[in-house]
Amino acid sequence: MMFSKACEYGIRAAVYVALQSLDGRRVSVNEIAEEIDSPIAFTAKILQQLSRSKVIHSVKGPTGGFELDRTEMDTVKLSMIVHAIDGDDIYVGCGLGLKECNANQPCPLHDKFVDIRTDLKNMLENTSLYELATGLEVGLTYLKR
Amino acid sequence: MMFSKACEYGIRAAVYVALQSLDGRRVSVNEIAEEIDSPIAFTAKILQQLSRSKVIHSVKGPTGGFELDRTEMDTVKLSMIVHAIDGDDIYVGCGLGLKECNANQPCPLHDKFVDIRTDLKNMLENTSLYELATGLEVGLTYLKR
DNA sequence: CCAATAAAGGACATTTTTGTCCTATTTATT
DNA sequence: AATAAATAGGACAAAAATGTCCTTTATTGG
Ligand code: FES
Ligand code: FES
Repeated sequence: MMFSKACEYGIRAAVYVALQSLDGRRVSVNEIAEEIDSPIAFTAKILQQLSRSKVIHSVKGPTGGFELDRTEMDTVKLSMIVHAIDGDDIYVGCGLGLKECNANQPCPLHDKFVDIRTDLKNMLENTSLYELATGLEVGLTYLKR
Repeated sequence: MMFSKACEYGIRAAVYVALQSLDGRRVSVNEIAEEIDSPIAFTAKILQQLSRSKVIHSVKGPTGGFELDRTEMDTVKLSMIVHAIDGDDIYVGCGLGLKECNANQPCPLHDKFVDIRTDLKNMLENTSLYELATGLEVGLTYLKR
């Protein structure tokens, strides 16, 4: 509703990869799609994007799969995933669909919209995969239901 | 980026109707589409929806068009437009795409997401068409660019 | 080297959203 | 009553997002 389906799957997938990487487990597309309840082939495409944009790391061949090392879990923020998949609409777009958001010729909703967008942006930039994975680890949160 | 295109057009259209109604002018689909820079026929559909959901009032026949009386400009909030066009995803949907947002089995982003969604919801529920139209009236804001 | 395994990627299919066109209905004016 | 102007609405078209299938490439282990 705020992110595309692709982006939702991307975040869920990345969090799952982070979670399993905490245990040193490398995971396959099939396992990921199963665990986050997403369409396999579509999820594979998204994982490719995340891999290309260095959000997660991929390894080909037997024993291959997706992983993320511990330090990256702290540096990879949600904003990177959203940016990799949905682009920068969330950062530069006008809430009412004008060509671009421009404070000098604002749309009627600009001021109110920018406040919310700034909060969202800050949230995305300050939330790491590690933070999200730890909630899952202790069983407080869920990636499917 | 947060609302559908239909919803963006809907809000812009409704604000324009409100603005013109302040001068007692009833406006046609063609004028609206011209002034908010939107596709005519598509805008007509959206105006139908808004009319059906009582956000604006429509009058058929010669001298007909869309209008909104002064008291309605205060009571009609953005939330009504968004609800009429995009439904209640914004209210009940999970940010990571789980079936529904459920605080008892939250997704990893739930707490952070709910904060932002609540702000957005409040903003939509507290912003009237009158408020948006007045900014336009004095030339501070724009509906196209 | 060979076979098996897993991601990468291209081509295609389906669904949803966005957008167009044409006809029907309502109503003001003459 | 006839005409014309306007919205209502149905049917269709195009584009974008979502989703599938199959082939290629890299890598491991025997
Ligand atoms: S101009 Fe519309 S949100 Fe800034
Ligand atoms: S459960 Fe995901 S936002 Fe509430």
